[in-house]
Amino acid sequence: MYSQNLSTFIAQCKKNGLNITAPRITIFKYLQTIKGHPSAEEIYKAIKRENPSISLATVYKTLELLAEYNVIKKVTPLHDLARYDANNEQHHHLVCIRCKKIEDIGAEKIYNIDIPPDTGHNFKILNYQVYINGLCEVCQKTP
Amino acid sequence: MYSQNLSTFIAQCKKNGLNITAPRITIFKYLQTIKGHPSAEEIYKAIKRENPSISLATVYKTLELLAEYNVIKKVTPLHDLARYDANNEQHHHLVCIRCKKIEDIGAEKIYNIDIPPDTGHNFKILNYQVYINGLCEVCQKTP
DNA sequence: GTGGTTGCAAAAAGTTTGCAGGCTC
DNA sequence: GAGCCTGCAAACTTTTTGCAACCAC
Repeated sequence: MYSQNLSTFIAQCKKNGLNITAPRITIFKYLQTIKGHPSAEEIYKAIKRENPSISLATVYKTLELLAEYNVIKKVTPLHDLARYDANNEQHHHLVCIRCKKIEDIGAEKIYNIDIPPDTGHNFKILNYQVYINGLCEVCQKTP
Repeated sequence: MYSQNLSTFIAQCKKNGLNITAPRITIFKYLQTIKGHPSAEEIYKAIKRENPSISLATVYKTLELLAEYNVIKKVTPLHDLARYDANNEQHHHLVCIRCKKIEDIGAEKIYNIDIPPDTGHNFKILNYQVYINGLCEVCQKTP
C-alpha cells in the first residue's frame, strides 16, 4: 500500500511553512513504518525509545498540526466523543465537518457497494458503514 | 427513517434480562425522538429537564449497556481515541472489533460505490470513507 | 426479599493550554 | 536574530469506577 516517503513529507512541510524538526521527522517516520493506525499515546511510547526527551504534548500538537495541513490523516470521522443512535437498522452517516452534526442516510440510498469477499488481509467481514463527510444544509449557507 | 418503538425496546430489554427503569425509558425515548446522534453529555442535558435527579454516570452506564446488547447503536467505529495515518491516498478501513486494530484497504478494492448526488438532506458531499467491521486474522484464530 | 440499578463523588484516561527556553531558517 | 517549536506542568474534558441507598421483579 502506498504511503508517502520522507522527501515528500519534507516538501509538504516546507510548502506549508512548517519547520523541519527532529520530533516531526521521528513521528512521521514512525507513522510511515507502522502498519495500522496508532493513537497519540502509542506513537509517543514507540518513538520515546528513539528520542527519549520527546513529550506527549508535542506528539499531540504535531499530529494535529500535520493533520490540519493534510500531511497526515486523522482517522476519526466522528470527531471527539462517542455518539449513540436508537436506529439499529443498517444505515450510513452524513457527517458535517463544520458543525459536527451527524445525520443518518438509509442503506437503500447507497447501492451497489461491492465489498470484496477477500479483502487481502484474511479479514472476516461482519458489517460495514459508510461515512460521508461534507457540509450540512445550514453550514453551506453560513460562510 | 425507521427507528424502533417503545414496546420493541421494552421487549428487547426483557429478552436480555434488563429491568425496565425510568432512566432507561427516558434515555431511549429521547434517542428515539431526536434527529442526529447525540453524545452522552447532550443526552444528559436534554433528559435532565424531564428527570432532574438523573446523573451523568447513569447515562453513560445505560448507553454502554444498551449498546452492548445491541438495543441501541454506538456510533464510534474507531473506539475510544483518535488515530493517525501517514497514508493520505483515498482508502478505507478494516476495523477489528476485538483487538481494535485498524488496517487500510485500498480504495480500488471497493469498487462501484454509488453515492447519490442528492442524499435527500441537502448535504454537500466532500468525501467518504468505508469502515468495515469484523475480525482480523489473529482474532479469528484465538477464541 | 434479592439482585440489578441508580446517584454521588472520586479517580482515571485522553487531550489541550500557557509559558519559558531552545532550535530552525 | 526572529519567530516557530518543544518540553513541562497544570488544567480541562470525557469516561469509568466504587459504594451505599433504592427500586423492579
